[in-house]
Amino acid sequence: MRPRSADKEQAIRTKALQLIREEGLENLSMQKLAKAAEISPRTIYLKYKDKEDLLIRLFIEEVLGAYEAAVLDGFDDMQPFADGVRHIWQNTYCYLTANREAFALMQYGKSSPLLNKAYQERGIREGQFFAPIHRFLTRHAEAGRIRPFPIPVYRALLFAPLFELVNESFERADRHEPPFSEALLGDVCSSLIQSALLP
Amino acid sequence: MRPRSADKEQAIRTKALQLIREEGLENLSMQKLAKAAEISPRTIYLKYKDKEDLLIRLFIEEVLGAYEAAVLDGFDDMQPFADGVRHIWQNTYCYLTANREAFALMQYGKSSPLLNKAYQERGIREGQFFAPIHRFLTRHAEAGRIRPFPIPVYRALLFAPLFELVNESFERADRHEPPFSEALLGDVCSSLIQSALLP
DNA sequence: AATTAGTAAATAAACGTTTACTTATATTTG
DNA sequence: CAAATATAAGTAAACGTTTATTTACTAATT
Repeated sequence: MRPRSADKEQAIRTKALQLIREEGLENLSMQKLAKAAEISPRTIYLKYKDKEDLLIRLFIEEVLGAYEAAVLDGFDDMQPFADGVRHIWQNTYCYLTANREAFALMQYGKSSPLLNKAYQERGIREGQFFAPIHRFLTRHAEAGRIRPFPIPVYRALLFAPLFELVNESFERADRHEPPFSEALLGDVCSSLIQSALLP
Repeated sequence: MRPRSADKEQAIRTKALQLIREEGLENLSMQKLAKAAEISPRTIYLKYKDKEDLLIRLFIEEVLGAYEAAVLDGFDDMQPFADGVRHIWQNTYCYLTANREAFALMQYGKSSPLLNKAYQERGIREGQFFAPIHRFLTRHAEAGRIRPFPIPVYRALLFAPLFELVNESFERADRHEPPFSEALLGDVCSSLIQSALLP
């Protein structure tokens, strides 16, 4: 039997992310994607059940999977609070600014009902996504070192600004402005750490 | 001559927002919208040049316009820093949790190239959007009361968590969980104010 | 009577997906 | 150890449907 060439599968994913970032999820069509990946439309259907399956797997496997790995790289849930938060900030900022296509699809995850549903189902079913960060926050909360908030509130407080800064840094780059300095990002991160710590 | 009935225009906007929130921007079609608004497709084209024009004006006029008005309601750029930030938090949280359709389209504004472009063009051309908040932050920064950050950084630090909390509160409502208490939201807001203030 | 609001039905183009076919290779066979 | 075969990968072209938009018409009000 004939083996499948792995580069076609990768071409589909890479070009899909590229098209989504450039033209938007709402303008991605299977025929456009096939043309961009230089394959027949049928070939996509050899690897994905339908468009929905493609988008969900692209989102979960290609984007969220790689993002999670990058963010948690070298992270240890036993770290001191400030060190751990700074570690995640560093990883996240580096990964996202270097992977704009992934960031674009992640933003759609907050809008599109399809991706949003996929994200929530994965979050509930596996319960594993970012589990180390969950443990890290729970541990420091129980030790009385940080204000006792629900986990989603820590996420909002400590990490929502980071996403906004990533987005802003893309826009600065588009306008050919200099990037945020490491010192500035460090200052914002420190401010947030301070705001979460109990006196 | 025959006068146009204003309720058809409003039906188009209301149903469009409803459909976008329920099924996503990528699944909104002109024919679906016409059927939902109980009019002929042609009628939409009497009021909007094309689909793009409809979406952009829906976003800018219907959503961002009303949002800006709600957020700035009663806000005074001469307020003390903590009061002003708390005021905006209160306005924003109340408006967005009561207008889920508007929030959904605003989220698309961060993903969709079409809406994103419209947003940035308006931001640059008019330079007026949220000008009072801009003045408010600049004034307190120049007086040396808060850390000297660029404006977009303040936006990230002070308001990105608020959006995340609004989103989270919709998800809690969907899961029939109790809403965030006013005290909790107040605590988070105070933490952020603290993190921006210079010692 | 003049003019614009509004409609039903049609348009061509693009859509997701499938059919009918060809190509390439791992394994079996001579 | 080749040649034959089986099988899945891959393609080109088509399927019926839905898309955005328009044409040709009717309705209502000044």
